[in-house]
Amino acid sequence: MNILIIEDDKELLTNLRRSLEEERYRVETATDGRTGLEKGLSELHDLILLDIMLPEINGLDILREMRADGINTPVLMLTARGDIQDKIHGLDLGADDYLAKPFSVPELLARIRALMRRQTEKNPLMQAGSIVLDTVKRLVLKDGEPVTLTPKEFSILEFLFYNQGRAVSRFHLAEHVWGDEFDPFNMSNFLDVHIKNLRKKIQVADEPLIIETIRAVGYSIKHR
Amino acid sequence: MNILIIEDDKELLTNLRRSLEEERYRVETATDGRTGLEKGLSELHDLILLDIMLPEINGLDILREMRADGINTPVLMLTARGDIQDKIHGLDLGADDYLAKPFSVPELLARIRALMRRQTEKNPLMQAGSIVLDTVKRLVLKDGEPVTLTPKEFSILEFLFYNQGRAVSRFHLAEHVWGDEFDPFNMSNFLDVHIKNLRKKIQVADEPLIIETIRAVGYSIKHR
DNA sequence: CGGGGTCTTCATCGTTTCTTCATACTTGTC
DNA sequence: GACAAGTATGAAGAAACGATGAAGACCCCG
Repeated sequence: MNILIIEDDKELLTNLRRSLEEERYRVETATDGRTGLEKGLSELHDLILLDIMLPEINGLDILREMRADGINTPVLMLTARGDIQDKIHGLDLGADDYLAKPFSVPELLARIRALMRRQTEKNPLMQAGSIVLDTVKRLVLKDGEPVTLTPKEFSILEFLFYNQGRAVSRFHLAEHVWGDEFDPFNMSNFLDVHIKNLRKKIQVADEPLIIETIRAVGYSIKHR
Repeated sequence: MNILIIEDDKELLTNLRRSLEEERYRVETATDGRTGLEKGLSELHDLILLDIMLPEINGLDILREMRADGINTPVLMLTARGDIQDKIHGLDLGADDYLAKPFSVPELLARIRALMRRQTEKNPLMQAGSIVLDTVKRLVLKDGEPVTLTPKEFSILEFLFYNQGRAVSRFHLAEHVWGDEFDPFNMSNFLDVHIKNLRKKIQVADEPLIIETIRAVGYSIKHR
């Protein structure tokens, strides 16, 4: 799980990073609006913590830009206490929740978990070609017929779908599917093998490849 | 349990969502009458929280439209204090209960539980294959013949039925059945044993499996 | 205190699933 | 067109997972 924190208070930032890393989230940071927006637009995150008062570009504008760019990553806004107007405005722009400063770390962690949960339950159907994936039923359909996937296969496909339209690096993919057990120094080709087996199960012969190979990067499922 | 909240006060909305999600309800929201009505008509919910004063279409009209459309989902109206006329009018139109603002969260939760209870008592039968479960009589029938389940077995089966169609994780299942006593670090296989015994009692030999195993996740009862 | 039913623990088994490895194929580069 | 790096493939042993039967712990009732 990757979290991007955009926050200019360096002390708070360090604390957040520490707490989140302890919970085994991977954390990326930006301390001003410009780099924050850049990182938000260019990389894959599972959640963005966004301060509103920021140098260069403020949080609300960052949010607007990102949503306009089709980035649907959940955003948790951090607001100064009592900026009710900001809260409302932020929710209108597509923020998913807000948290008033000062807040406690357990509270933040609870919110993060709630957002993640909501995210996977909100939009349980994903589709490409004649393949449909239902995250809630944990079911994959090929032309309407159920296909039996193993847990790893399902998890890989789910993550590719979750990032549909983007190239997902082998590193990110492996990290997501294997979590703690992921060993970046293991040079075996277990991922390729799973992709092979997945394709064998879900590919319809005369349709374009569902899981495309992006050489030297990873894999990708295109929008259709 | 899906709850749809139609409420234009964004702050209240966020609070409600949070409280309900903490209680493990799944929440959907709308902040104006038009989208509220759309969601109410198009999707299945187990309960609708409906504000009366709303932009575009007011709550009473939404209720009227939905009932006219044959949607019988229970509706809990949220009224400004003292709008007695609204209350009466709402109940005439088929609302199931009302709650005057401002209200406390525990009060709301109590009302929700009451409505849900009333609802399952109205229609207490759940079915899969030749198994019928009656939540009120606490009775399970197999081909019309009563089957004797132990309390734990009943509770497991009930929860699986309650989430019929979804993959229920072993974790959620255990958490629900054992409540506080549930120890996530207990690595014994008591759950598997109960499932085995349950299957032995309810499975009809030549029918498809009623309780399916979702490897690495948990169990599931499919709709039939 | 005893006895029935119920719940949990344990050891073991059979499958499914995962990983590894050897080898073959693709793609881009010089 | 040859080379290297990256990716695909089939097969096989290893590991993980869930299913099972049986035994002991527990609990409530009289």
